[in-house]
Amino acid sequence: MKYEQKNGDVVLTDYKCLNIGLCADCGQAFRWTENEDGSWHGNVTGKTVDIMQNENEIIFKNTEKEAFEKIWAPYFDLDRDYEKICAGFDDEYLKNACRSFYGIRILRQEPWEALCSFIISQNNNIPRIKGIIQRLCESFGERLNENDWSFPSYDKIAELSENDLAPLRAGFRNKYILDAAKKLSRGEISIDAVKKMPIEQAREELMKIKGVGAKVAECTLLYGFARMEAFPVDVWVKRIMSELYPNGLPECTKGVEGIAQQYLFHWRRSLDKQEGKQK
DNA sequence: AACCAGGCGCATA
DNA sequence: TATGCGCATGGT
Repeated sequence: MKYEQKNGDVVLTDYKCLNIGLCADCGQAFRWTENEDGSWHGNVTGKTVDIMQNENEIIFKNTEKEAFEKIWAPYFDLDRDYEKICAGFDDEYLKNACRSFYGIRILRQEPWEALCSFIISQNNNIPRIKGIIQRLCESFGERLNENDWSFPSYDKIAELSENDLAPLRAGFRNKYILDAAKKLSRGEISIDAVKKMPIEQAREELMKIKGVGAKVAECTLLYGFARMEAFPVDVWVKRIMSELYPNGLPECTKGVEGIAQQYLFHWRRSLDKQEGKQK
């Protein structure tokens, strides 16, 4: 990986297996938006960015080198060799998924945002999840500029009531959001502690929160705690497992099940979309 | 206009 | 431990 400061931007060259648009819009994060010129707009830890991917370079607009190193490089998991990981998949379906969607990476999101987002995701569809999260940020996040809001802190949410959350139109999930925020805010559950736990224990800890079952816990561990061995099974992955892997995931995914999952998830959904278009 | 969505809690057996 | 139901809301 090579990058340099050019004017006010950071320009990244010599990278592999990194497609910003795919990372931003493959169902793991819900707050990125595409600009008209094809660049991607978002904010993490209060920093906004626009990212333009060209043929041989990726431009992080209006970004200092320090912010790139502290925020964006870790966020896009740039130190991990996805090329190597994908090459290790010696299974035809996985190879196919990795070829079709080359450049997907697991985003290292903030733990609370991942937790809260995937609580909202349950029995819900992606467009609506995005809408609810947008309203959550606009209602309770910090205003960063004219049209950007941060993801609200759990301390802020913990002060609210179910009534306050009603405008989000998250339905039965409101009480789950509140329970999660309160448990974190009171220190009943500690993000730093979960970071250090073995994964089995971390799962149990997260599942103490109302509305966090096996699936949401697994998503939180994968996207919020960068536990690549976490393997969320939603309706799509359930389909994949019964259709393609009735005897379980192939051995080659060991330790990076979550990465395999992300490719398979996106691939399987794309097949349904294609079919829908044809009639 | 039904069916379904990156599930979970709860009751029942 | 295992199964089944209801849930708020609205996208397709």
